[in-house]
Amino acid sequence: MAIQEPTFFILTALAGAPLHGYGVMRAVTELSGGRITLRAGTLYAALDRLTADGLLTVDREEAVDGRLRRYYRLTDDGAAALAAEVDRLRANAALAAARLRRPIGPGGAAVSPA
Amino acid sequence: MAIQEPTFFILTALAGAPLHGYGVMRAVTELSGGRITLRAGTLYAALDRLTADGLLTVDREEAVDGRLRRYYRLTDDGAAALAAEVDRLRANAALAAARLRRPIGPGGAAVSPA
DNA sequence: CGGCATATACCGACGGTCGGTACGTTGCCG
DNA sequence: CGGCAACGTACCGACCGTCGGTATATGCCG
Repeated sequence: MAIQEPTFFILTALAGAPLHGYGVMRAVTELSGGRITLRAGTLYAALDRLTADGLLTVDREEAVDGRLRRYYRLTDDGAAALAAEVDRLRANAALAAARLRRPIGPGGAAVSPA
Repeated sequence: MAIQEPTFFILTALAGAPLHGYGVMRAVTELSGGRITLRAGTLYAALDRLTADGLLTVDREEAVDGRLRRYYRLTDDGAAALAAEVDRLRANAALAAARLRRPIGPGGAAVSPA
């Protein structure tokens, strides 16, 4: 299935620069205009999953006063996946917009069932 | 959570004209260029759910040789929801595209964690 | 010292999709 | 004429990503 919005925003946040988990969380909140607030459970589960999928990789780890900061970075595969997702979003948006504007639009065959 | 792709395509298919379940299934396959094939389980569950949510309504029912055809139609709420979804897709696509093009792009504050 | 921000991590619950199956009719092909 | 695909609706268990909450630890501020 196509990636979902929280995952999409995580990739988008990391497309700017490597960030650690908590930084991703704040970046996503900011990028989405406050619309999306990543839960800790969603965040770290997604980070692990995307890393396992090869879309992310651990850039480096910093220790600041006993607090670990694990920085994640987008891999080439991750950047490609995000670019593909952008294309998909645009195509879907254009498709729906056309159909909203002009009922029984292109793809007429799809509209005459029998 | 934002609606997912299968649900999005069901709304898009119905934005053109009222269709019955099976017609929606074929329209979605066609609209997506064969990329998405709705499962029967997904289709009818989504149809019921969207109807319960007020985004769809039953337009009419036809009986063709003992085969029932239940036509669904987009409500005003459904059309509005789809239009909102289009805006969201476009905004997200633009956001990610900008960040892919120009690392450490706008929203700099989100990028300097500490 | 209590509470909040930082920071990572695990957990059960929930909901949408997947994959399969069921059941009935019609039409094509072997 | 027998089987198989297409049509058409409907239900089921399984899976997976997200949600919401909790745990743990440190530093800063009131």
